[in-house]
Amino acid sequence: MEDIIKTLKALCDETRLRIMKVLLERECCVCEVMQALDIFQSRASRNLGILQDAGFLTARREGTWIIYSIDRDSANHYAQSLTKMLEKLSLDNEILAQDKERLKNAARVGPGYVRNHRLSRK
Amino acid sequence: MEDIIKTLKALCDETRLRIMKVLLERECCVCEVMQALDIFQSRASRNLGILQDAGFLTARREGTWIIYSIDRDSANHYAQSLTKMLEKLSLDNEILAQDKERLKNAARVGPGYVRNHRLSRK
DNA sequence: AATATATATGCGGATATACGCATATAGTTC
DNA sequence: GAACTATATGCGTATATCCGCATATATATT
Repeated sequence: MEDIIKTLKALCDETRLRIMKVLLERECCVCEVMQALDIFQSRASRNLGILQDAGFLTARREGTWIIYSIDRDSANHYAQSLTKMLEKLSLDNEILAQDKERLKNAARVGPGYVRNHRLSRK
Repeated sequence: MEDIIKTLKALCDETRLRIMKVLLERECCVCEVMQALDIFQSRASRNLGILQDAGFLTARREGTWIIYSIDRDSANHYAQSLTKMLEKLSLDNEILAQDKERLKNAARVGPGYVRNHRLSRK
């Protein structure tokens, strides 16, 4: 029962649902996710980690970046079912539409550096 | 997006998953649910309410009791999908097995009164 | 090796969630 | 209508969750 609770908990959050919808469009590195959702780096990283830990995502390193993508062959059956359910979700939602729009311009090495590190240096 | 979040949040809780598994066995009044899960009345009632509000359950009055049951024709598609997913969950879990066992002896007007009101009167 | 960059994580604070207790509410029975 | 009973709910508390800030870690580049 722990498994399914963990799986559901991973998904019942707006940020993570948005991430899932973005990754269903295409795989992304962390900085692309933060650009698409317009959020801070730590938030993107942490929520990607939660989704990965629950079995929704896989990650691979590619140079400097860590590329996250939907894990279609996840050992977690619940995650697979839920992912399929999400795919059917229509994009009538305003927030998701904006994410998708920003995703088009998102690229590796984006303004992410600015949004996190630069700011903290003042 | 609010809908799906609400739906998922309703399900990602151990108590409510247990309730769902019990109601998949058979419809129950509140006091039967509290007997099956061995929990207090307020907890049973509140979580049944959350599941109903999310579209998993329907309730009807029958005499003194309110009978809750799985809403197979829910307007909430996510709830329907998730319910079907839950049905496939095997009962290898210890807690769920105990609930199911207690459910056999559960009946309307059970020890529920004792567990809540009597106790508070000391 | 030193610097730079992309990602991960410890921490504190704000908010949300779940529970038990007590009580309110609504329907039943006499 | 008074007493009884099944269910719902206000409230306080304990715990969990989420975020941003700051920093740590790991890889790349020179």
